[in-house]
Amino acid sequence: MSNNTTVENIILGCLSFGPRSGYEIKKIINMSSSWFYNASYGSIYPILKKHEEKGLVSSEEVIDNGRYKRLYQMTDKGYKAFHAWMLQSPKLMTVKYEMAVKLMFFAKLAPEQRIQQIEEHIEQLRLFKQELEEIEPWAEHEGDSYQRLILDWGENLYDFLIQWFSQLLNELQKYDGDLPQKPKDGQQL
Amino acid sequence: MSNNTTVENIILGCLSFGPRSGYEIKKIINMSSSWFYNASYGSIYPILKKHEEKGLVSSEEVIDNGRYKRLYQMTDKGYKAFHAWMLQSPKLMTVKYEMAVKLMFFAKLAPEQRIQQIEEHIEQLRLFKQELEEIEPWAEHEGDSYQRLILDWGENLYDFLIQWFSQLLNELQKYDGDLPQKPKDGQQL
DNA sequence: TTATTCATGTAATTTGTTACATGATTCT
DNA sequence: AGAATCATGTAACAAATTACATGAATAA
Repeated sequence: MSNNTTVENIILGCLSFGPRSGYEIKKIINMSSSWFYNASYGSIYPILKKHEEKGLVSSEEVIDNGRYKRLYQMTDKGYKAFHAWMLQSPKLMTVKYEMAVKLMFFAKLAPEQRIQQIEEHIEQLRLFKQELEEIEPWAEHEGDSYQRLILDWGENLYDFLIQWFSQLLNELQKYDGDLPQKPKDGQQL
Repeated sequence: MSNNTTVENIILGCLSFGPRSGYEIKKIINMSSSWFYNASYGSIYPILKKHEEKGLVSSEEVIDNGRYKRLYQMTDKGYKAFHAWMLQSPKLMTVKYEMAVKLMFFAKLAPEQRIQQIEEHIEQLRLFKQELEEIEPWAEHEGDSYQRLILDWGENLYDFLIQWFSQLLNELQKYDGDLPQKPKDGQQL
């Protein structure tokens, strides 16, 4: 039996707080990990079904405030699988960052285009950081101080990016949009 | 006609330095963007074929040192497409970071398990940063100071991550592996 | 002679999104 | 009455990886 994927484990993790419906799981993800591990309904519902087939979760139809929903609940087997995943050494981070790739080819742009691209990008980063800050802290359980951590991390990451690109912008502006060759330090005396 | 993807444009970008074979393009990517935008042969060869069908590149078979290879060369149309992409506002960064996700569910681990997970992760980050540092600066053209930028960025990013998790580790150790609830500052007096 | 590097490509599979399809309930 | 939210699900499509398949040239 192959291992569960990260998203499959996130869904189990959401259920570790108590029974939830697919719709509710989507909401939890939106309020926490969505900006770096997202899942659409097109993923969530099939995964829940698969989890049930494997015996990791069980489900029942309930009427909640006159509204039909299918509530999923973790089984012992599901909790064990989730907990085992938590203890595994995590996959390395993967990043897809188009702006960083473009830097490779920056020599192909005119100096003023370089400056403009970086300026626009910094603005983009600022906007995104604002959006992050507006995500309401997800509090499934009082006293669980770990749920905020992920949002804090995101904000710190974007601070880092804004700072890095601002510094690059400064350098570019100092030399009219054309970085000088950096001398290699060390290596040979 | 739909836009080219990022990887399709990276391949065009590699050809902007001169004619290259699929094998050589893979090498360039390995030495620069691989750790955040990778491409396997299973992507590269079909993309080159597609680019040729679209007229963005042309190819010829050559014998180089007694070795057969198919060299691809950018056409004017290809350069225009590449340059237009360079000027577009870049896609937002996406991050897949399993360790960050696990933080959401850290309450489910025992205090000593939390500390151990963070310690192991910091070690993992250090190792990866070392690998990054060992990538030989890719210098397709003398005097192109932008090609190094992407590696510098990576090293700075990993410094940030190591620092962030070290700080978290400190906090955890201070409280025997169990973070206290942070008081919400501001909001209400 | 044998392992490594150079070199190209296809097929199957995985993983996920987007768009579609449907419909009930609640808020304005 | 109509818009928004709650709620579930499928089908088509997209992007990319992994494994497979092949073979020549070179270095040890």
